[in-house]
Amino acid sequence: MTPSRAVRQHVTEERIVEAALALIHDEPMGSFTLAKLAKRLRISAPTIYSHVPNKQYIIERVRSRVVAEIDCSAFERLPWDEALAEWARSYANAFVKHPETIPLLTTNPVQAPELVRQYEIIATALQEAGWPPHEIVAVFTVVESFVMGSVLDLVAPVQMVQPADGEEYPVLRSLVGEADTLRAQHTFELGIESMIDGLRARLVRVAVRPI
Amino acid sequence: MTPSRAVRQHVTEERIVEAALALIHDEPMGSFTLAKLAKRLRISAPTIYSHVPNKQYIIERVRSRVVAEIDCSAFERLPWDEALAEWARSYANAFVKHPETIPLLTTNPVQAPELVRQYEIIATALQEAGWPPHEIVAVFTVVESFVMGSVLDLVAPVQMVQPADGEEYPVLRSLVGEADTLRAQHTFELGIESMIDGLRARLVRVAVRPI
DNA sequence: ACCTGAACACCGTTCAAGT
DNA sequence: ACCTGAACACCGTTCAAGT
Repeated sequence: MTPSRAVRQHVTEERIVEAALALIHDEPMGSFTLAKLAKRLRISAPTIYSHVPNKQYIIERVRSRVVAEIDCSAFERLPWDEALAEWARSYANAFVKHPETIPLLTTNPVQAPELVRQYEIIATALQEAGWPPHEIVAVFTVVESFVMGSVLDLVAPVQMVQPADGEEYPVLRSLVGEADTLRAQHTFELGIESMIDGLRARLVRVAVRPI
Repeated sequence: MTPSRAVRQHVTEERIVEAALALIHDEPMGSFTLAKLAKRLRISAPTIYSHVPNKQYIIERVRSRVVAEIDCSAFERLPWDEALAEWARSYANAFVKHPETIPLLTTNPVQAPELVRQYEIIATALQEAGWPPHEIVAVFTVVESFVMGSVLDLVAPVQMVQPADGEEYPVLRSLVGEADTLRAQHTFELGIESMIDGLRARLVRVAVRPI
């Protein structure tokens, strides 16, 4: 569709957000700058302001893009517990695919309407599963919290369990293997399975008779 | 000990970190500045650099203060599951007491040696409880992830489940009560109980014979 | 209508100069 | 040794001026 030779295209909000996502992805964490964004778009920094109100707005649009990748269709075809686990995996995956956005996203308040739309679907499914109304928001909130915390942990340049000293923390030292992504994924799985398992047990205790 | 009249005291790293904690607490989120810190200490901004290498270092020391409040003594007197829940509560509480520090802490990598010291204690307790070695780090990591995610959620100026439109999201709308701290605390409790419950069930399946 | 350069008020940080 | 003012390279943002 676009000619192979680079042609100066119209600058639009769309293209700004796209370039922002690319820039955040390329550059090291926390160095997302309007000056760099402008250079990438081949315009001057002030020009950005003729298409977009400010930097916060751009960040919010980037967040929307990431959140839009979260898939909650599992609730249409699976029981609530399996669907919740699938949703959690999709949620984590969306952020892990854009790890550089996470610091930005935790600093700025969340307001993505895409997510609220999903809450409605999930709430309905949980209600139909027999969860008492006053616990429904709590149930998907705790799953979401675990996902966000895991994502933070996943992208953190942690090294936290690698003390330099030879003698200290013998137990810990003997347990820590390679801190690769595979281990992180295994940890996430252990967590989400346990949490859903606990929730399943709770529902048995607190369930209102299913409709 | 100190005279009641304000006497210009020696500027030390200690006092800088203390002032930083106070400043972060007073000022709105994300406006922690060396200029403001200097003014509060009644010195010029460059003077800070004769006591401390840079801003990151100050932030790291502030984090250490917060982390130092986390109490893992429960492992000395309670079974692993109850102790893990107590630790999680103490962990969350330390950060909730300084909510303004959370954005700073998630942006910067974690390197608090205070926490690693606790990992060693926890790992030992989990080992004695019969957890297989290759799952021990995962177990306290998932709890930690849930805590961090919850804390983010707790301090976020969320409003996320309050759509303006009158007709949209009927189920969700009917479930959302007042978004007060009490509800957040209840949510955290539901989460930590469920997670620990799931972990307890898992241990039954995977336990090596206890020593 | 869209874009620009110059300018503003701020950052964190360096450094020569003062005591 | 400790502290300072001036300066540097950067921010995000505004605005009058150009096309």
